[in-house]
Amino acid sequence: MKQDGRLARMIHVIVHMGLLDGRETSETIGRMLNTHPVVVRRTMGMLKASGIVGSESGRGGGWKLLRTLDQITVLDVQRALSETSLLPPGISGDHPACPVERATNAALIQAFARAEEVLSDRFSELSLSAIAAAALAGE
Amino acid sequence: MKQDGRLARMIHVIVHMGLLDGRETSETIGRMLNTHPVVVRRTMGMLKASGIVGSESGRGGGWKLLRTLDQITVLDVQRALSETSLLPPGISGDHPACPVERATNAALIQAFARAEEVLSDRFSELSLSAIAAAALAGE
DNA sequence: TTTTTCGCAACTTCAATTGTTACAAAAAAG
DNA sequence: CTTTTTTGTAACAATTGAAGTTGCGAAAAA
Repeated sequence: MKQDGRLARMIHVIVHMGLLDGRETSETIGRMLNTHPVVVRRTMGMLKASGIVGSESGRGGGWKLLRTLDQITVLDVQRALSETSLLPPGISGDHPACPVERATNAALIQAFARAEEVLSDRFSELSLSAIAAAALAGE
Repeated sequence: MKQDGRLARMIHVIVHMGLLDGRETSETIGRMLNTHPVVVRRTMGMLKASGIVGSESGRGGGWKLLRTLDQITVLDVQRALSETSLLPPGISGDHPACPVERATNAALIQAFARAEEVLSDRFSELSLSAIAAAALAGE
């Protein structure tokens, strides 16, 4: 499948919006991401459902942050974009009753769950204001 | 993209072969995994290139383990199947010069690298004999 | 009423694994 | 030497999920 770049793209957008502190239209954001405005609406819609951004129709409308950057973590954005596991272990379901398959899947699931915990912990302590600061510092 | 189930499938196969300690044809393994023999050859070929299994053509041929289960780790199998990163961070490349995009990508890459380290460490200490033992214990 | 903008449905495109067909090569059996 | 079994490989269709695109409706301001 094509790689999922939504997390990186949405963080990029939110940090820009936080730094500019203004409204942006899907058209403007689309140019920022080199993509189609409809893709922007589709993805930003998920952030809206999680209360990270709001939108307004009509002239003068667009997207607006509902929180400041230090009130948004990478984990917030990630959760808004995906209901499923962050790291799918890629288990097999060829013979559900086979004890070897079961033990294999269990071992993989457990290993991925540990790694996911590390990733989630890091994401939860990484605020978008920290990324904004790093960008301004020119790292 | 479609989910990659090769790691789980190959571990499944190797554990079975280690427990039976015999040769298996692609046909037999294909039935074990509910898949086509050509898919088996394709994937097992990667394990062969890494020296985990060997193969012989012709009548009476097939696939054979070149190491015992306690000499094969999940990491060995994973590395045999993929040259690329275990956990691709899904960065964006829309505006390579934008400092916000760069800071975002850097933060994600670092976070995923930490998680990958945890996963690799676990995989390196998880031998296929441990999975075999768990399967026999009926967990 | 016109213009701007989000919202949404219905495609096409794209990348990666999986599945399938066909055929060559090797090795044992007869 | 021919037949049978089995790997090896090339080529292509099927599948899955994200990304891109088109078209139209709804809302809100000018």
